[in-house]
Amino acid sequence: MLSERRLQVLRAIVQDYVGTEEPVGSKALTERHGLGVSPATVRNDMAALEDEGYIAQPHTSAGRIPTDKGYRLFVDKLAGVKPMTGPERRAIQNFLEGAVDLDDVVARTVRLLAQLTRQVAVVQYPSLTRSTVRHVELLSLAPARVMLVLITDTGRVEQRMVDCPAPFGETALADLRARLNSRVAGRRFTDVPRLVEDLPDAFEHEDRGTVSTVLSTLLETLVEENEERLMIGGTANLTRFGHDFPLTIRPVLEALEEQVVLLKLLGEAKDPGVMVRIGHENAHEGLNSTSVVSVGYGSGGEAVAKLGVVGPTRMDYPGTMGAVRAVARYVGQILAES
Amino acid sequence: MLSERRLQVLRAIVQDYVGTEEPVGSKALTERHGLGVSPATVRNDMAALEDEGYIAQPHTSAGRIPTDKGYRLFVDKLAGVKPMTGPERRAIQNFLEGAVDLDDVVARTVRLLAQLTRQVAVVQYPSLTRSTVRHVELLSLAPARVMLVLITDTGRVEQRMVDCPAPFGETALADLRARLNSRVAGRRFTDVPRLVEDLPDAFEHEDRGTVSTVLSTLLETLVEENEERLMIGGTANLTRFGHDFPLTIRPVLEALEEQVVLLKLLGEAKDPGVMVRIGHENAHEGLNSTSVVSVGYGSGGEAVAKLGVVGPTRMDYPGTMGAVRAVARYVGQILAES
DNA sequence: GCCTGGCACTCGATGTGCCCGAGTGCCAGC
DNA sequence: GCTGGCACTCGGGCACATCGAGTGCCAGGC
Repeated sequence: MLSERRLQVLRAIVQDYVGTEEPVGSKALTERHGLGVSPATVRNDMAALEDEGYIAQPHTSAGRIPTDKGYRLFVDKLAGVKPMTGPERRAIQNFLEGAVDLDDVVARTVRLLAQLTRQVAVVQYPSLTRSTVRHVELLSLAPARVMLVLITDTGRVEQRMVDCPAPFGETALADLRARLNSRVAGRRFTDVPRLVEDLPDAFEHEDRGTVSTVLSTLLETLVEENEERLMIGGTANLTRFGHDFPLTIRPVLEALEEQVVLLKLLGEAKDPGVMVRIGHENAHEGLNSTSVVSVGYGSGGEAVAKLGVVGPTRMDYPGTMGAVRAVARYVGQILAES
Repeated sequence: MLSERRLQVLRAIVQDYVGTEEPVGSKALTERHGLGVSPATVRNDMAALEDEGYIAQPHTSAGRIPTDKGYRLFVDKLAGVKPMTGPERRAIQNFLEGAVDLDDVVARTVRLLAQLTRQVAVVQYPSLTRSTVRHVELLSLAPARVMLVLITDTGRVEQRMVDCPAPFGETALADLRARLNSRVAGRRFTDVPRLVEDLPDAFEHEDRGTVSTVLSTLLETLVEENEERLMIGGTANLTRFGHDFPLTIRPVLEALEEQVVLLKLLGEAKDPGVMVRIGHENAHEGLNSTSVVSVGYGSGGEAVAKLGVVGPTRMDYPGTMGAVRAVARYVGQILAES
């Protein structure tokens, strides 16, 4: 177990390194932080911290920098979440309130998060599987062509074309629309399959094929995992990384383009509250020198999607966590209102 | 006027520089291209080309690189558009055909374009103002709350919430829906305002306020320029630029995040056919060292939106132009089918 | 037992001088 | 108008010396 002072030293190292981006030595530490001991003592502590794997030396004759393990300890034990100030909160609220539709909400959230944290922001669209149905609309575009429009309580809209096996009259369509909505409106998406399975039975024989086709398209839309969309912004902030660019920035940009990777990453957060994944804790190789801070957001008590930021492991964790948490909270409010 | 051989020299310089990324000297030129004259002669030609501003020397004792003006001449007079090969065409078609909806079409197009050109791809969503209305749907969510859903012939869907000044019955809503669609379905967006202006007159006095509100929301949706959305991909390709990263890549990433800038840029293309904007021809400062190759695409004869790529001025223009043109063509086809 | 000052050592960063060679401009001659 | 020759320029790369921040270790003191 590390002594209290050694934890202080680790905290100081993390804070200094995050601020200066340069390895921090024993002398600078004692000067900038009132540790009350001499550099030599700190050196001993640093040696111990290095033995335990919390810090490392980039070069023999240089200061120390935190390792992923060091950051982990810092985040878990040594630092809290820095709450947003009043003006910041108001700015967030103002910025999000002007949104006209869901796309706009997401776009604004991304911009906001990128600006607040000065890092890359990632916002997932509200998940279909965790939403409820607001309305299902059916439009006849041609005798045997129907457009299916699905509207969720979070304002998300999905549409699909359906080619019917047989012509389908307006009255039958109206009938189907009414029955469908009375069954599924207000229900959770996961319950829909169960709720509509016997629906074809209520129709004339010649229409059953079409009804089944429409329903299966609807179900497809619901389960389609790859419809988990997301929006990314603030990639220009990546250029603030280190000075060893090409090697650092490229794999990150590549990882960001792999939406599947990102979705998986965000999906990993299980418990409520802010999740932090540091460096090698990220499964994807391209993100081994970055940290991901994410949290769920939603209109009610439950999360319908995730949002977060991706930045260098050397980041201001308390501040970033505070910003991410605050933005998630306000986005949830906005969604609840619409 | 430049002699034929000097044009050949310029072409050779552009081709070599694009290939090697290094300033090209007189000796290398005579060796790699069968110009049939000695290096000394080429030097004279190069001096002349430099006087005219087509090429420049980064350092006194280095080879020459093309200037923006040089690339311009190359694109206009010295190079054609390199058509895609058969297999490439088939690959494009296959890749685009699996798309399930408009978002998917756009997303796939971006990925495709980025891969083909190995540059940053930008695809604009089909413009509202240049599309026609397929259907307008009105949904009553609460007595005085209506959701307006607008569906275009290109498959794009926009929705807005409307807070009505007075409760609005289901029958009145159905009436409005029917009247609205009979007037605007199949018409161009630009004609809509004219077509609906007298619509409130057909309703009972107490409903007119609501009808007007709905209509003005509809019109708002149509004109809202900022609803011109676009999707970007392949930013990782920026890392292939030069080696002088931070300064080169950052302004580009910043410019790409400014969607307004990009939209303006794409909008500049007036005539049909591929547009090329080279270096300083781009109004935006951050893009001064990049070239933009763009073209309109659409389901019919007319362009409903633009797509293109952003890359270093040192790019393979014929190949890039060919890829952009081919992709635009196939996307147009896909849209026409849906 | 823990902290401290002192000391020798390491090694990356920085600066200097030097050489090399690719590439140039110019000129006289064919 | 093309060509070979020649003197010149200048950036890149290498070797070398210097500098200093930072370290590990040790003996002494509270």
